[in-house]
Amino acid sequence: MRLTTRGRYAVTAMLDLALHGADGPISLADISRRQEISLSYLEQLFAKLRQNDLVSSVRGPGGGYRLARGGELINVAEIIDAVNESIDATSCSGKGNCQSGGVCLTHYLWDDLSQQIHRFLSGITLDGLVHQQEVQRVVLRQAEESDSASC
Amino acid sequence: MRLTTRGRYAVTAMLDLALHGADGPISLADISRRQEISLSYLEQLFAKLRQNDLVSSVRGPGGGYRLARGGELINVAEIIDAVNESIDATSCSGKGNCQSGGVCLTHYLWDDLSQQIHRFLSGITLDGLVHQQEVQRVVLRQAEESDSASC
DNA sequence: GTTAAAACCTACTAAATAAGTATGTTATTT
DNA sequence: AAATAACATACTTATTTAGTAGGTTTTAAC
Repeated sequence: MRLTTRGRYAVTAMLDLALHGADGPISLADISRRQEISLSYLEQLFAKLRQNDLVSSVRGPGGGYRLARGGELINVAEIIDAVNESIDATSCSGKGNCQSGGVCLTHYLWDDLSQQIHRFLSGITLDGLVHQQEVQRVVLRQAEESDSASC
Repeated sequence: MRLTTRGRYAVTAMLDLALHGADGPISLADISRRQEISLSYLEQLFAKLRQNDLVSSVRGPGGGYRLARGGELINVAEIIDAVNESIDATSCSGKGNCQSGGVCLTHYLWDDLSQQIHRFLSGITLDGLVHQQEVQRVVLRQAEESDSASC
């Protein structure tokens, strides 16, 4: 199983969209500034997010990205899937050929674990995150930081 | 979060010990053969397992490893921890300094996820695995394979 | 219509980590 | 004394991630 910066960045960026995208598209430059993620890297991630119909884009000045559907219809598991981080914890990617054609001793353990994780992450929507107190606190802090930066 | 071959190998090897270690220590050479894991790699893993008091060793001919306690007292989470695969899914290793000293937007999400995974894996003991039907089936298959190999 | 902002695209590089190999030394039983 | 197996360390290779560089295309605004 892999869960690294890539998946975390993708979820963070999507959450940023959910938080700030209410009136009009958000540019990757904005997200890059607020979330401290390299612009080029964001571009790569958003290419995948777009391919997977999680965001739609508007080109040209004033353009950017918006969520392809409401934040209550997008869950964290599909974001991570989109950027190619498999949540699967088995070594055989669920195929069951981990030891000489058959399953290895611990295949079912990792399979169960994968399902647990997937269930947990599918149950969390962007809207769900937006409404969490802890997230709101971070949003406020980020707003202050950008204020002081502009002085 | 990392969950790769290292952690999987460690759990598989420990389960092999739980399955075959009833009367006397098991050599890494045996485990290597049955579970198709390189001997040298097993030695590295068992160094860590020993440091973490999960196995005890007997040197010399006829020697090998045995579980340091009963299989009902060893859970999967501690095995994975022992071989240095952190189950933590945050980028800051739980420290909460992921964005300019504070927590990042998704810190609590990954923190929750880490706890979920840890709870799941701590709930599974070696004994629990030993008694699973699916595991028993694999054990039978491995026994057949070693029979046909010795002909 | 020019300019500038932004998406979009592709290839490359560097760093980190995992996986595996090699080559021993030491303890202990037979 | 010989063989077995733990114990130890250093090294190599492969893979993956993270990030960079250098473009092109589209389109709104001036």
